[in-house]
Amino acid sequence: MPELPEVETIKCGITPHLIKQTIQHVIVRQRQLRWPIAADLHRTIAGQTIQAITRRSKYLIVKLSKDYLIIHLGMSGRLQIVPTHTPYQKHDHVDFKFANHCLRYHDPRRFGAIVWTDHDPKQHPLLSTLGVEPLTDAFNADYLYTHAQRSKSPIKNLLMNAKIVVGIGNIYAAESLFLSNIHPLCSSKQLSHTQCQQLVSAAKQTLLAAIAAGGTTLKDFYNGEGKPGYFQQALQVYGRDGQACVRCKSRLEKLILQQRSTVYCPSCQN
DNA sequence: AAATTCTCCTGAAGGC
DNA sequence: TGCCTTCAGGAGAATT
Repeated sequence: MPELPEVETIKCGITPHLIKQTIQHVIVRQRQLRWPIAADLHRTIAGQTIQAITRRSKYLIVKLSKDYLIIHLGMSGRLQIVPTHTPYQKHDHVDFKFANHCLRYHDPRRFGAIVWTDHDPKQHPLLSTLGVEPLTDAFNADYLYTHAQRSKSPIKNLLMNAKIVVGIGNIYAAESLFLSNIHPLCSSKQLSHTQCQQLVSAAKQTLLAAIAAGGTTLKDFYNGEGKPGYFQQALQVYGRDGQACVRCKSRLEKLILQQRSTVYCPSCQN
């Protein structure tokens, strides 16, 4: 399930294969993703050359000669570089064909999206209201503290609110809260500035470690070369409900927040 | 207006 | 073995 580190990993994996490459052909086998893929996508973008691939939040932005593609991998999306004529398999929904290879979009659950736009992607409704990037200086203790003071939500909800800070999904929210000893249900208002500082540091540290490990592979994630990430081995609470806390050996507990399972240590996080 | 719940979808895993 | 149920979850839409 791609979160920010996984998207960053994929971006770095595929970019060298795609930069300055011209799209020869686009094959759409399944249009029904989160939103239907533009019916005339092939006619519109064939012949355009990829200028750059950037990331904003969990979105990949592909800059073409004239237009842009905004790609989101949803829960189970994969982008892989495959040799030309590689037989397609179940859930291989889209192929972008280049002179010597093919970029293939695969997504069993189809929560992802491939959106075409000819405007500045920053102004696109999907991107225009997003909060700060977690790995920039804009995400700092002052910023988090200010928003926490204004919020009525539990801190985990705030941390996962993309209008505040992007890219922190369920896995990394749980890990960051554990690392900073903060209970996921803790009222945002109650957080001290120091705790905000610790949480910001923990989130950055967790995300950077995950990027360095090539992402977290649970069921679905593989990078642009089809290889899994290794960060799941470093997870301390996510998916470890009922097991011993790595720090104090207490039994980890689970609660549901925003319909997301949330594992935490009742002893360390309070 | 902000916060929560619903919804999309499929595959894996567990129960019988 | 195989069918059924349950769970996982990003993020926009709907609802409270």
